[in-house]
Amino acid sequence: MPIAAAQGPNGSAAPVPVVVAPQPDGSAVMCDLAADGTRLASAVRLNDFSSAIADRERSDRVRWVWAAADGCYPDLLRAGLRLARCHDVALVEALLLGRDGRHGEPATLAGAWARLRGERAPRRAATPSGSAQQALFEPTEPGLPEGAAVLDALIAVYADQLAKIGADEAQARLRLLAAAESAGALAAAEMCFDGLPWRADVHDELLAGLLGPRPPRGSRPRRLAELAEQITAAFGGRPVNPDSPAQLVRAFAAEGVSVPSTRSQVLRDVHHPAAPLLLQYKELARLHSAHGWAWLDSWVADGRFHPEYVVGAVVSGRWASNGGGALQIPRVLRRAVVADPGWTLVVGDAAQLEPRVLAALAADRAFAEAAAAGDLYAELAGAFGGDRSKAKVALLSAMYGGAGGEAGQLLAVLRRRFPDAAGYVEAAARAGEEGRVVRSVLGRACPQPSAAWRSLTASASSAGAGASVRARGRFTRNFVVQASAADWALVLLACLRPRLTSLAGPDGAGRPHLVFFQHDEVIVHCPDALAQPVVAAIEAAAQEAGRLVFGATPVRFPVTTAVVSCYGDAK
DNA sequence: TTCCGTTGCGCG
DNA sequence: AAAGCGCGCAACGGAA
Repeated sequence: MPIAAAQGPNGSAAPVPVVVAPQPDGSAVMCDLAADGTRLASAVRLNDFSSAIADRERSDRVRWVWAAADGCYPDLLRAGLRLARCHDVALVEALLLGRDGRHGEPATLAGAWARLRGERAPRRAATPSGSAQQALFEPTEPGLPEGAAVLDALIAVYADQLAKIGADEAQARLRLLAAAESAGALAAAEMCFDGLPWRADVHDELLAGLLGPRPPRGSRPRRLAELAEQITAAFGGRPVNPDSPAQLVRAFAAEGVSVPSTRSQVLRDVHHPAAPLLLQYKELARLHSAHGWAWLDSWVADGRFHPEYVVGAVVSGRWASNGGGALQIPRVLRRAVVADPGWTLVVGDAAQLEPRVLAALAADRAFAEAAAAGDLYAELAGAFGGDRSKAKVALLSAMYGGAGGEAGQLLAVLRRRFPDAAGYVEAAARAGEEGRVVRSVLGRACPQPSAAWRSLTASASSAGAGASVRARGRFTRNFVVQASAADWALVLLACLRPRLTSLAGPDGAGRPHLVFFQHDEVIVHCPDALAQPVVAAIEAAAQEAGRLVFGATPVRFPVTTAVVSCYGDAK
């Protein structure tokens, strides 16, 4: 079966794999490979890493095979390059290790090279934080040969990875996953480089409006100080630090109010004059500490927020972020995300992604037909007495393993009306409870249970065994859905990148930038005139992703798009 | 002083 | 009776 990811648009020839390694002196060694990863020519050495890559990228359809995009690509971006595709040895190695139940072993090129030769993988070299890049350009990465000989390791490991993928029972999907994960690494580096448009002045005004003017470093903003005083007064003048849960619990106890914790959820039901004040305080204090002026100082420069996305850091295949909390931007701050003059933001959000993914995964006919519509929950409402919200609760409970409140009854309805969908997640839960692993649709494996879990659950009588078994079941139940949704989103990203590139001017001028990706949501920053083509590109990429990941299915994956100048205006 | 586990809350 | 999934970050407070 031809693999779509290995085949260009219009049936053009598959890209040529070219293995490349930057050298400490700024030069590069590279070598053309055959489709099966074997050496096609002898290695060449080129004086300048980025110009060597640029020349080749211009003249050929290349898949760059390298140790890791997060090491190589930022330099190339700074040099003004954009690459179409790569094979990220480290990310693919992590996928393959996970598939073999070996999560946690070093997934670096050096680790893979050592395993290939039956040696112990070198422990990851201790590097200063965030300097994967530095490590790569160290003259001698531990465990790797120096100079052009590093290509031997790269070529051998790449060929081995291709062989492992080819030997998998679901090789086409695994190959797609490897390509999408690698494309994700390119997208992540580009997003970090380009940055999310961020108006520091708008952010500052917003903070000042809620907290009072910017205070000296280290002291409480006016509004928080006022609330803290009022809280102290509400506790009869006994000084209490509202940031300290322990002090608050004691202060409530002294007033004869027993609280298990100081969570907002708990405080909402506490009848004491301090409770509503604390709720206000907590909300504002959180904004101040997590996304206040200090955040603005560290993360926003030149009108851009430059987060670092970490591909492959989450077991489900979702991205993580490192510094700046890129994936936890509070809704109120979306006001500060404003397009440049003459540019616009296209915000695309995959509607009800996870239940749709479940529908496609389970191939539940009745469910899948409902998922052919725009509002899945509304479509399912009929099965739940016409109540859309009940349909939603039932679905979320099925996917998360919740069974509280009325969820139990709603699950029973779900099981009766959509037996295959319910059966799919329940089979995943059972697998987890039995200590087995599950996989996403494209073959990303969940981690095996820990040794501690195994020994705890080995005897049903030991305390906590039942709870641990059920927790593992909820994890695997959710994993199959969340990880498959992540597969879909990653493929969407991989399909969207080339479409956006093709909208750029001849010299790359006015190129639409992907500037944000959050699980099921993308933001593209583009010139005003390109807004509609970008909308079309996102929708087309979503449909392409659905087809590539799930094949023939009636399930649709609609993306809600909004063309706005301010992120706060989307939705 | 630094380190680390816990608490709590933001996002999906 | 309490409880669903996955993350990152900041502050606290005890331990080293």
